[in-house]
Amino acid sequence: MVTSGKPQNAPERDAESCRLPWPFDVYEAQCPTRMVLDRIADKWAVLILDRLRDGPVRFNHLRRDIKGISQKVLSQTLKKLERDGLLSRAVFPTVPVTVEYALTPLGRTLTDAVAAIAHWAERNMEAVLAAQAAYDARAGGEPG
Amino acid sequence: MVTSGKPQNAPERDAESCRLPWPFDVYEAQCPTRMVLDRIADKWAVLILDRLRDGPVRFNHLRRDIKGISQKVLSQTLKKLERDGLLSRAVFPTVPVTVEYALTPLGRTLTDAVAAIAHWAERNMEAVLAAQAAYDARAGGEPG
DNA sequence: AGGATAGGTTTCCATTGGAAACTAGCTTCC
DNA sequence: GGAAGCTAGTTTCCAATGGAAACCTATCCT
Repeated sequence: MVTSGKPQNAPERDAESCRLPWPFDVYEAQCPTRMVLDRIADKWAVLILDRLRDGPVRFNHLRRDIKGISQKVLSQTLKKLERDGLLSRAVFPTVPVTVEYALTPLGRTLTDAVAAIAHWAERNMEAVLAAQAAYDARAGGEPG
Repeated sequence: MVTSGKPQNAPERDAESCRLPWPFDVYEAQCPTRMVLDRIADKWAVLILDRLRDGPVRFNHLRRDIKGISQKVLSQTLKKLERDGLLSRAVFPTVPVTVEYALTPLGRTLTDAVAAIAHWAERNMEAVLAAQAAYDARAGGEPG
């Protein structure tokens, strides 16, 4: 079990040894920015963060809204986003217990960017579909 | 081999049957927007698209700039982004052959959003690191 | 007691990701 | 003339991840 919070495939020098004089650089392999980029540049994380923009949402509500997400992946993604300080988890001792997820102030600074990604897909879907069709037609039948 | 361009795990009604009266909705499971979101909300795709903002870049140049990406994943990601019409691939018959990747106009409409994601990680890295440390301290030693 | 609801965890298997080796055309070095 | 090196990939192999479905714990309702 790897509950200690550090991925076991990272070469030991993950977050600490990279705090060098230069500003953080996503293009560097071992830089912590990479871990964060890997977290937020993720289909499910994007949808979750976007969904939380209008206020706190409960676990099962998220699960129903974000169609197709599995409970496992939802809970995993929420846990990671919480650990990164992007969202907060509030347990209410109702019955049955209620758990609300909400954006933190830090999370709020990200949601515009994330929402832009999510909704770009909606706005430009037809263009992408057309491009795919064109590409497939070319790849399927054209010699040179 | 699944070179026909359609993922074999998709339930047949992938891109075509979803063009309904309602606008595309990323929250719907079988909607093509999901495929696109899956493509662009991806660590490597984000880095590639961001890297192409300043103009065309060659394959090996991308590989060296985006530290840690493997050739396989780079070529796969480039191929998918090309199919989606986000970038173009230009082969120059130099010697050795040169291949340049560049953003298409459609790709350009995405890069601001994508760059915002990539650089949010750089700007907010310290806050994320602090949040992780706090979370781990709590999870490691606090009873309830 | 049996079923529903809330919020997960566990199990299992297919898909994906990454490291490294290999391909292939052409050039320069020795 | 053959080895090495550049280009841009593909292939192979294995570990890690993702998703579907089952299971779990707790409390209320009937």
